[in-house]
Amino acid sequence: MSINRNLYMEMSDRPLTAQRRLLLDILREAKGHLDARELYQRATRKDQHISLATVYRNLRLFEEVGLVDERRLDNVHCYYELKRSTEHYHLVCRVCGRVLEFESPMVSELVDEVQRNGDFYVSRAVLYMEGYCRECKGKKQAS
Amino acid sequence: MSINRNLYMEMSDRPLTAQRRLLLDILREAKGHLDARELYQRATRKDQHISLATVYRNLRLFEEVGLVDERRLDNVHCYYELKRSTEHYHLVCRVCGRVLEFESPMVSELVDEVQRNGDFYVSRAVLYMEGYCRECKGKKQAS
DNA sequence: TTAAGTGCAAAGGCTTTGCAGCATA
DNA sequence: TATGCTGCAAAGCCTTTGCACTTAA
Repeated sequence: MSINRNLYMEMSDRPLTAQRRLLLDILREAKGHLDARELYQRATRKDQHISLATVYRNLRLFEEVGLVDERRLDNVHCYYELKRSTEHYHLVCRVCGRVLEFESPMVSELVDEVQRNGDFYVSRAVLYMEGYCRECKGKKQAS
Repeated sequence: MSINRNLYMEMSDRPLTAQRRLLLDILREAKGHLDARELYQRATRKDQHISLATVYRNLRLFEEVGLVDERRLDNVHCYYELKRSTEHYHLVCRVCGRVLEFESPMVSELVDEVQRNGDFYVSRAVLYMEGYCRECKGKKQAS
């Protein structure tokens, strides 16, 4: 992400409230992979009165204006991160929960392949992989 | 699926209750893509006293013994289908909700690629695509 | 008799919504 | 004043769980 990318300018004509600025700052610093509650807890450290509803409402807004990507990386939570220029996907460790990223041109090739016969137009590919990170591979075999 | 595949034999040593038989029969007839509530509603037609808890408990059991796959095809529901011999993935129409299927060797190639550098062992790839089916493409442009 | 399964209702966990108050234009 | 945002609490939705009853070995 370019260092001076001005997120605050990108919210269409919606006002930039203190809460929104705070949430965007946290998302930027976190560099991805926050769920709503974690974002809420971090926000609470700087604004004790911010509410979880505000977090959810603004995450929805950020997503609608294209500032944030929502990703479901397990069966429970959605994770949020600032949208970036390059598409990437996630690897989630079943042991420690760590989230790694990967990029691959094969994903868009796969989308192309799916679209080739014309039966389906793909607007979004949802993809992540579960498994074991380098540090947790051993633990897996131990258990 | 082979015509006479005997699902009932595949439940380890767990007893085959009437409820379990009913749920498996419905899953077999439906040929996939039922969520828990739909499965429950169909079951209720044949057994008015079956409970939603029983549906959930047995879906969990079926999954654990490898009889059923659980797939989350949107941000809300899990869908269940009998496990089949060939891996396949889903296309979900954003307009009509129809679920199409596709197969591609590229998915396992992608998994191989991810694993190649040894930083992550993949145990499961979660993949589906959202978009517009043939019938709904026009509606999309109209709106 | 004992372990497992079921039905019912309640609770859990995440997310959304109704509403009154507040802020900004 | 009027529109939109926020906080709070309540509700929604899907899923799981506690408990008593039932069933089968």
